[in-house]
Amino acid sequence: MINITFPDGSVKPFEQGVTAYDIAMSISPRLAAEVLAAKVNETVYDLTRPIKEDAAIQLLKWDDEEGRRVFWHSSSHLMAEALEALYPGVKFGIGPAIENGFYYDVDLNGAQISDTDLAAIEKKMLELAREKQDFKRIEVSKADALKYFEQKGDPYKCELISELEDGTITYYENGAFTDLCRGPHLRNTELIKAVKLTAIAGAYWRGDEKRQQLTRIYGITFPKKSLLDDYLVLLEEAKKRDHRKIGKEMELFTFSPRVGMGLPLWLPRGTVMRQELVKFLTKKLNESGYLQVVTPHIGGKQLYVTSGHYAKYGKDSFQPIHTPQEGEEYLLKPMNCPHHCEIFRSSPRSYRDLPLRLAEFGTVYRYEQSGELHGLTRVRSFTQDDAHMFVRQEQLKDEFKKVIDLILYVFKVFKFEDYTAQISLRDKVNRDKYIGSEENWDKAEAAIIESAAEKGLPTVVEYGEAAFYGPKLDFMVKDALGRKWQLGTIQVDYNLPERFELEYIDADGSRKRPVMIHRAPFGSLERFTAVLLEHTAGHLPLWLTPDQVKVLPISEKYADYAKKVCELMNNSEIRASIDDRNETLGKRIREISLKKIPLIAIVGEKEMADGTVSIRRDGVDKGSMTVDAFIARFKEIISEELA
RNA sequence: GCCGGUGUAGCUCAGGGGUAGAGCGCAUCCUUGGUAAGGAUGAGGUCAUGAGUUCAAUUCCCAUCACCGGCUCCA
Repeated sequence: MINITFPDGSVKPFEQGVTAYDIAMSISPRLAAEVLAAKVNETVYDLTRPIKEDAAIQLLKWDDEEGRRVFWHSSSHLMAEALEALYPGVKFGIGPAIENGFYYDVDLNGAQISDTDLAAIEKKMLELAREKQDFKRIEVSKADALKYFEQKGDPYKCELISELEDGTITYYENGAFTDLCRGPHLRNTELIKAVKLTAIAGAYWRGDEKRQQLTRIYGITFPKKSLLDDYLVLLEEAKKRDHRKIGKEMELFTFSPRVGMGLPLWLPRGTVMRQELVKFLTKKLNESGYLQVVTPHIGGKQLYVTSGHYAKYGKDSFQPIHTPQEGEEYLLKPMNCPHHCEIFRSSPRSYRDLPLRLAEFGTVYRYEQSGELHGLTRVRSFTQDDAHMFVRQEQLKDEFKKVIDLILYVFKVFKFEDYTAQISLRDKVNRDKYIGSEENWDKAEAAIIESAAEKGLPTVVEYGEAAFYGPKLDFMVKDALGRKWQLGTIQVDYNLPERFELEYIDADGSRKRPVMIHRAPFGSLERFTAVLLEHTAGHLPLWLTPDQVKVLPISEKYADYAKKVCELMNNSEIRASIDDRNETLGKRIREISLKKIPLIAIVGEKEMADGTVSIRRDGVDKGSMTVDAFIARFKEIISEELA
C-alpha cells in the first residue's frame, strides 16, 4: 500500500500502482469523467500511469492551466492522426500545447494546404475523437525509436530522438498514430468534443530561418461545444479592442504606403494624446533630477562604428545617407545612446555630477523586417521616452531601483496590473552575439538580478533576450489578443562607456569610468499608445483623451449659450467643442458615445436660464451644475487620475 | 525576408466573364428636438497596380504593392 496526500492535506492509502483515474473514481465517477490529468509530486502524469510510491496528488481539470495544456497537447496528436489519414506520407516536426490551443509543424511533402482545407481536417478530428481512442504510453529504447521513425521516413523525429538520452524515450499511441512524445496525455480522445483550427503559418524547423520551412497548423479544442462558442465570441470581442481599429475610429493615427510602411502618421487627435503623454512624463522627470536634451535624427557613421552598432546592424538597417562631400556618410539614428554619450563627453565630469541623467523624447529609425510590422506596436520610426544615466559603480543599484519605481508608477497610473517583469540575460551558449567582456556582463547581470530582488519584483528570467551590449529588465504587457509586448525597459551597460572612453574625476583625483543605465518607461510612445488603447478599449483616462467634452445645444436657439460655455471650458484648458449638427439630441448623444468622448454637456432652455450645464459622463446622467462647478469637478477628476 | 490569407464608395461589407450594390458616414431640404439611430433627396468607385487569357475582365491566370495571421528577427 502507498499513501496518497490530497491538496487539502488529507491522506488515504491505496494499492501500489494505483492510477490517478482510479483515485478519482474512488471519489466520484463524475469527477473521474471530468479530470484530465494529475499532478503527482509536482510532475504532471497521465491519468492511467501507475503511481508506485507515496505521493502528493492534485487532480487537474479544465480549470487548471496544466490540465488544459494536457488537453491541447493531446489534441495536437489527434490533429496529427487526422493529417496522416488525409495526407499520407506527411512528416511531423513538433506539436506542443500553447497558451490558447496547440499547433503542429508538419511537412506535407510539397502539398499545399489552405484555409479551405481546415474544415475537412476538423471533421476528421471529431470523427477520430468519437472513436474513443485510448492514449497509450509506451517506453522505448533509443535504437528502436530511431529505427521506427527511419522506417516511417520522418527525419524530423529522428533528429529529435538522436538528441535524447536512451532510457528516457516514450511514445504515445492513439488509434493508428504513434508519436515520439514525453506526454502526458488525456486518457481518451472522447473528451475532445469541439475543434477549431484557427490558422496556417510557415514556421522554420527548430526556429532556424536557414532550415526547412514547415507548415504550422494552429488549433484549439474544448471539452464542450459551448466553450468553443464562448471562445469565438471572446475572439470577436478582442478584435474590437484592436488598437488599429480604435486608432482609425478615434482618428488618432494612420499609415500611407506612399510615406512608407511602418511609418506612422499621427493625426491631430492622436497628437493631442501624444503630447499629453509627453507632458505627463516630463513633469515626472523634472521632479526626479533628469535633464532634457535634444539631439539630431542622424549621426555620422563613425559614431556607430564606435558604439558597435554599425558592425552589428549596419547591413540590416536604413543605409547611410550620402552627401555631396565625397566619403561623408550619416545614419538615421537607430537609438539615442551614442548621441548622449557624446553629450557626456562634451565637458569634464566630476564624481559630484553623477548620477547625470540625460533624457530625450528621441525619434529613432529601425529597418524592421517587413513581415514584422504591426500597427503601432512594431514600426520603423518611433519615439522613445529615452534617458541615459551615467553613474558611479556604487550608485548603480540605487539608481536602478529608482527607475523600477518610476516604471511601476507609470504602470499604476495607467492601471497596467497584469505585467511581467522579465530579466533578459545573455544566451548561455552563443556568446559571440554580444559585445564586451565577460567580467562586465557578469557585473551588469548581477546588478539587475539584485536590484529586482531587492525591489521584491516578481520576475522571470529569459536567456538570450539581452540587448547585444547589455542585459535588461523588461516590463511586458499583453495586448487584446494576449500577445506580449515589451513596454518599459531598463538596461545596465558597461560597454558603451568603454567604447566612448567616458570618464569622470573621482574624489581622490583619479579618472574613473561611469556605468550607464538605459531606460524607457513607456518603451516608445507608439507602442505604449497601442497597448494602452487595447487595454482601455479606447476609453482613455480623462486627462489623456483627445476630446474631453462635447457641448450639445438642444436646438439652434441655444447656440450662443453653447458657444459661451465652450469658451469658458477652453479657457480653463479643457478640450471641449460644440456639436450643433442638425440631428436629434438622441442621435448626437449616440454618436458622441460611440466616439468614446467621456463628457457631454447638454444646454437648453433651462440651462441657459440658470447658467448651468447638464452633464452626462460615460453614459450616465449626472444632472445639472454651474459651468464653474463643472470645471472645478473636472480638475478634481484629473488630479485623482494622476495621483 | 519566409509560409498562408485579404484588397469593391470615407467606414463595414455583399456581389459576380457582359463596364457595380447595401448599411453607416457625407451634402441639401423638411424638422427645432431633453439624454444611444426623425424624415426626404442627392453626391461619391479606373472594383489596389501592371501585364496576360477572352469578342468582352472588377470577376479567371500571373506578377507587383499594401494590409492581415504566423515564423525568423527585434539596438
